[in-house]
Amino acid sequence: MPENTTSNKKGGTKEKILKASRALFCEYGYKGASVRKIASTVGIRESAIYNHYKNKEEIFLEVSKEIFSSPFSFENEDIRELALKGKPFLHKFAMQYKLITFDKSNENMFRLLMIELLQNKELREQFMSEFHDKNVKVLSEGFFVMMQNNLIRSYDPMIISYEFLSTLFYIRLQVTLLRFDSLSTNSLSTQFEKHVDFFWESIK
Amino acid sequence: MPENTTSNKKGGTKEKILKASRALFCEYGYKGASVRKIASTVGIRESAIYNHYKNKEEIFLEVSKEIFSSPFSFENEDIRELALKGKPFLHKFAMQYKLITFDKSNENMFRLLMIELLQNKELREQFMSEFHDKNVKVLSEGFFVMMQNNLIRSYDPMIISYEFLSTLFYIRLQVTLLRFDSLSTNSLSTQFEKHVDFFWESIK
DNA sequence: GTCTATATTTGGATAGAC
DNA sequence: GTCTATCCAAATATAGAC
Repeated sequence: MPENTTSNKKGGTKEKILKASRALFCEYGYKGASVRKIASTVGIRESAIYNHYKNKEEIFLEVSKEIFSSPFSFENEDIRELALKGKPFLHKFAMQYKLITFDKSNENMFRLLMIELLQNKELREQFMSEFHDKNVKVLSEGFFVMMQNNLIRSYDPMIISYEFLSTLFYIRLQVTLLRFDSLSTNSLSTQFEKHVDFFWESIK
Repeated sequence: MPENTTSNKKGGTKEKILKASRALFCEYGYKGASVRKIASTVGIRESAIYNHYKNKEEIFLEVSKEIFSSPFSFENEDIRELALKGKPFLHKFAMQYKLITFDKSNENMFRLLMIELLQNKELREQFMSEFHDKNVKVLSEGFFVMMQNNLIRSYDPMIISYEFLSTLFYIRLQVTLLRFDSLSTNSLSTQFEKHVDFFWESIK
């Protein structure tokens, strides 16, 4: 069902609308980004928007889909394998988290998530499942393996995972806030590594 | 300079406006809470609002002042005294944090803070200084004392503080999100205590 | 101090010519 | 597909009668 000949191509108007919307939503949130602004950013009239999207909501849904599509490639790997090595498992996880934190595209989506977190129930639920539950699950598996192999002290894997994850999230939030104001993140640049070091000393 | 005879009293219209505004701002944020809604909640016309406040912004400023006025009574106490006992210091800190997390008034203000965090630069700065720097400072002092007295292993006090604080914040955020949707926080009710237990085992 | 009336702006959305 | 024109609703804010 081709809506129009260029809708999926780079130069297509639909693509331009999406791009402009993404930028504006990530900066001002849903309410703050008006159809007016989107249209003027693209360089077309508001009415032209509606040839490509039913309404503002539909644009937002397409943009917000990207929030949880970050390629956190951990599940593809063999968790068990890496967990047997102990610290490298934590390091790998933290470095992927760091990568996403500083990746411009993921950073924007994280902003949007934070802006809408308390205004959008669906995003809240996705936040809980995708940002929390999913990560706790992966980490728990790793910690469980480490315990089985006496690499770390015995403790509830869920608790350890919660502890490990919460700090990663907090660093990410701080980085995002600083970068939003174009402030330096120098003091936080090695925080992920420091976290891994401290944490490993804590549990080994 | 009495603006009017009842402005500061409970039954005063100004007080009613403030109360309604507080509730609406904490639920819908600055943009989402309209002067219309505030007026209708109070039971007066919009124009009457302007007899008490210059504009919407002024109301918001008065409400948002309360965000960082939570009576975190730690500074009044002798940190050194408590830190010498080790774990009780952490426990006390975490329990105060928990109290604030579950306190209805503080919960509302925290909501507002989260909603506006990425839309209001001043709140972002205050968040960094009041929610982060200030707490890291208090904790660092405590950890430093503990190290001096060989109660815990030697490590950068700032790092330890960061680690300890980040989890508290994360729990608070989760609790706030769950309660926003009227969901049960049972699974998190003892998370603060678990955090203290885990953490103390980590550093002692 | 509150009300009615009104000004003004902004935002989402549609109809119909081109 | 885009434009002009237009509509409608919502929101902030002011003026002036009571």
